[in-house]
Amino acid sequence: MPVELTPSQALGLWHSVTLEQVRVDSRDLTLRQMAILLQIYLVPPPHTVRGLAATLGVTKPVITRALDTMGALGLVDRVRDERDRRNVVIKRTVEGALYLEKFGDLIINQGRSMSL
Amino acid sequence: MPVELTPSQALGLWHSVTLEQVRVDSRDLTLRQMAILLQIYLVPPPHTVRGLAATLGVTKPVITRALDTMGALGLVDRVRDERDRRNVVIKRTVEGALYLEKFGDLIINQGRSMSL
DNA sequence: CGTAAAAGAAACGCTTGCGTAACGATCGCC
DNA sequence: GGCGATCGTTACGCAAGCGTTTCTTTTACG
Repeated sequence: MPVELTPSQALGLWHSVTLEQVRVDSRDLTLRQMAILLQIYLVPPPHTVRGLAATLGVTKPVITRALDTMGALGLVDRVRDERDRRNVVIKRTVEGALYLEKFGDLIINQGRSMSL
Repeated sequence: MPVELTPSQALGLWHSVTLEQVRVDSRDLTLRQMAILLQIYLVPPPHTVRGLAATLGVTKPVITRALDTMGALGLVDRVRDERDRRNVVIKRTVEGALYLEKFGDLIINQGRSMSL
């Protein structure tokens, strides 16, 4: 089932969600970091640095750095792939899942409290 | 009319929009910059540095710097308030309106092409 | 007046992210 | 076994953002 939005609703939703997220959470993830995080948690694993770089259309160091940062925040984890030890498999964490769950609730609530 | 979303739809929408925005646009606005931009364009003027700082819950230099950056990108403009020359009134620009219009289209299109 | 308050910008040192390029580790294959 | 290719990381110099503090201009008000 598609999500039908008017232009006013689309930008209004983004506005209220972004605003609330800025107000509530000091962790100021960049757009790229957010895209990586969502990709990891919404798309079936396994996820690799190379794969994420290709999906986002960015270079590998961008992914490495984002994983460094989000790893320090506990939002993701890295594990060496034992079957091909060149690879690193990116793992989800409980804290990351919780973070996105709260973020999803924020979107839903802001959407619900919109009046066109 | 409220926007009703399931958790899957909410995060899925954010995922696809964020991903596409990263892929398409090299201008990598931070979450705060995006919040400021949307506030300026979706809420009736006038907008001041102090007002935006209060709305976002951040300090004034954050707003000043964001306006510097987005001003250089042509997304916003600053004009001294002639009635109270301490104030600066933040003005919208054609380019900024165009930027958000395209972004709104992106949200709408990604929402439309979602299948739950 | 003249002085305190307010608004925005600028300065400071620091942290984080960027793109490019180089690097070690590991694999595949002859 | 050796050697080129692949994967992720690190190094480098640079740009941009941060919080705090200080400064400049302007207003308000006793």
